[in-house]
Amino acid sequence: MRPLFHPSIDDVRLEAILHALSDPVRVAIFVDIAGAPCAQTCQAFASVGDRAIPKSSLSQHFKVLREAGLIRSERQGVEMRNTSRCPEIQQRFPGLIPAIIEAHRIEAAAKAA
Amino acid sequence: MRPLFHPSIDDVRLEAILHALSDPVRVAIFVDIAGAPCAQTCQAFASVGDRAIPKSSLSQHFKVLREAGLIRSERQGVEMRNTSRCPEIQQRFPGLIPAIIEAHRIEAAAKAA
DNA sequence: TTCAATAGTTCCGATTTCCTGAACTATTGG
DNA sequence: CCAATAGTTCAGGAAATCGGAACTATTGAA
Repeated sequence: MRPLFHPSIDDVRLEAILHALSDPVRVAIFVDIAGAPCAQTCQAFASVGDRAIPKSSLSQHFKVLREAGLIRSERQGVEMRNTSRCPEIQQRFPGLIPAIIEAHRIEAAAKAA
Repeated sequence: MRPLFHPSIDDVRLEAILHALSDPVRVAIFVDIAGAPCAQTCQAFASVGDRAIPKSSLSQHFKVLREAGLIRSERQGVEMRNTSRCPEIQQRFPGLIPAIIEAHRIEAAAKAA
């Protein structure tokens, strides 16, 4: 299994971030990880909303988020600990991630009503 | 030719906005339209940067931007006047578009250096 | 009115990307 | 060593994207 690739913050592209977060499953995963007080495993997202996600798809989604520079994944025993890279991204693209998270929250709130 | 569809602002989805702007040609077009003092035609973007865009592709790109709710297109004689819907989007997703435009600017500045 | 020119749209086949079941790798506990 | 758990990789079929060619719409001129 090849080691996981994480781009250096200077190589993070806006295009990749927007693409990664333009998928409903990925944005839900990312918002959750960004808001969580501690690292999240992949299988914590075996279902997103009421939709079950096959684990091969889940693995691909995490890869997209990782390679976009949005999260960092580290193996810890049998599982993977995923944390957001928000602080780094905030340095590179100030306000971008908070605005997206807020927009996601607004939409979720509107749907719930 | 079917009339152009513009979503009502309440139907604008974050997912669609991020997807629309996750393409380098589209984000360049959008940033330009958003920053322009007056409406822009489609063929003003017959080339983006140094890359020529076939007009069928250009038409598709404008359709994606339009249906995501990012721009409004109105026929004016033989051409199409495209304007951004930034003020409306600002109401729905405050700060989202400015943050993306700023990130795009940062990246363009870094590439130029 | 007819014709030519311009600006975009639509169609459709080729390429690319995305999705996911099946097989595989890695780690741990018993 | 084995079984169980967590995740990755591979491969094929499905879906999205690209772009040339044909089409539509509008205008101005003859």
